[in-house]
Amino acid sequence: MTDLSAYKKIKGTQDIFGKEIDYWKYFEEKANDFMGRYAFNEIRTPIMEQTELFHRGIGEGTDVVQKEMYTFDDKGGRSVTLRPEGTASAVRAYIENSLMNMGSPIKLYYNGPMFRYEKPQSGRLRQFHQFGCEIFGTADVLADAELISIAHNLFSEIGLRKYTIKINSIGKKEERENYIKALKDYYGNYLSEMCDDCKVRYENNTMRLLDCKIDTQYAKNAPSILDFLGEESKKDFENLKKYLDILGVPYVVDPGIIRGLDYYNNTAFEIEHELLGAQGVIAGGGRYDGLVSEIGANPTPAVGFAIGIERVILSMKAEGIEVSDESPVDVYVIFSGEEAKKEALEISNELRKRGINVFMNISSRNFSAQMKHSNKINSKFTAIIGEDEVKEKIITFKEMSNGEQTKVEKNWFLEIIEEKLKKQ
RNA sequence: GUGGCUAUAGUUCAGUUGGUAGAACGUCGGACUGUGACUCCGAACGUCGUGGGUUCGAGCCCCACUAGCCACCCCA
Repeated sequence: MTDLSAYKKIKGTQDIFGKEIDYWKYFEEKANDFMGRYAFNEIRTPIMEQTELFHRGIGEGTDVVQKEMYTFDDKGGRSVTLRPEGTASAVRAYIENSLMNMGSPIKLYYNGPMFRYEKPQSGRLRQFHQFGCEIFGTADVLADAELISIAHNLFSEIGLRKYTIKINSIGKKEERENYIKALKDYYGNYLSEMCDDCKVRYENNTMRLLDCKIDTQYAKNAPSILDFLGEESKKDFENLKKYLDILGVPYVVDPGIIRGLDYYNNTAFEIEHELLGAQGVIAGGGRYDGLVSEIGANPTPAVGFAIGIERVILSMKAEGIEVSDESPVDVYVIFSGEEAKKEALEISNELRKRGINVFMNISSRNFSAQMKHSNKINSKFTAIIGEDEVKEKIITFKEMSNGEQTKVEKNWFLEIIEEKLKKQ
């Protein structure tokens, strides 16, 4: 090998190809198909937005906004940010295009890259991909239940088994404020004995005190958000559980589920995979009734969730789920000689017209090398066209799995190979 | 942002108390008569992550940087 280029991919980014891309195709195809069954429509928004949208939508105080955004000024001096998540853009698009006119409730899904400046580790990249769903225009928890069941059914459809759906309600704003007050009262007694992170959490992110990994003993007797819910929130949460039961969605109630972004209220949920380690949350979401008005339109209730595609693929691998080749080669066409080349071109063309995947030799190599390549890329059949074949008006083809070789008249070749492929 | 571990051929790794690099697989070619996967033979490919330092001498020791992995923080 000659000198390798000095260019390397940017930290926390990934080239996706080969066997890896098969997993992506598998997930994306299943997911797209799946959304159709629930009558969702796809939306594609820009991967960058005005910075202000995210400040407003995600919350000034969040880690995402404070330290994780890719923000820069464009040549016109406008502050632009690579989207760190999909919901803010979806809400912006919903408002900007008056999608409510299409008949509420509106159900949208998206799939694309997100950017967060974080320290990479397994299941966490700086450019990562989310598949997300949003429902605008209904406050009924039927929508929440539909979303959770979508996530569950999609995961089981792709073969995942070892995950847990955790649900919670974080209540309305006032309920949550009361709860945080109570939490502060409770944790205030122990603060001096707790870890440094917890001291910071106490001030900025009080509910996160519950899932500290060091000072676990205090969480047991801490007040629960569920005791602070008002009548309406309580009823909603009860209904959510009821609907999930009817839909056969397994879940556990976990009062420790707190969504990190400011816009959430009431329903919060996470799906955690058992085999993934620290970054095990493969999907997360909840209700965000306040966000649409926050961004400047009439108050509109909304719910959504996002799936981390990289993490789902890690889960699939951890569970040993196999996926097939993205573009398997049905027939590899090899030839030798000028006349044979002409026939190879014609035959390849005909095969492709019939929907057969063909790799025709396109380099100047001898039979042996061509056959080797055919084997290397795992083709099912190799069609051989040499001088003898041209003379006798036949085509020789070889079944690569067992080495069986057959000669057929040219006219019959297409039919026969089509039949053979069907049987596989 | 904090902490720990790591960095040698395309890949996985070996390299003994510091004396200027090796294996396997892969790639390419040959034995093979127009025919791969098996077997045998041969070849190409590395300024040992980058930059400094210690030393007569560094892949091996020290420092910095970069990148990767793992955990924390946080999140998908």
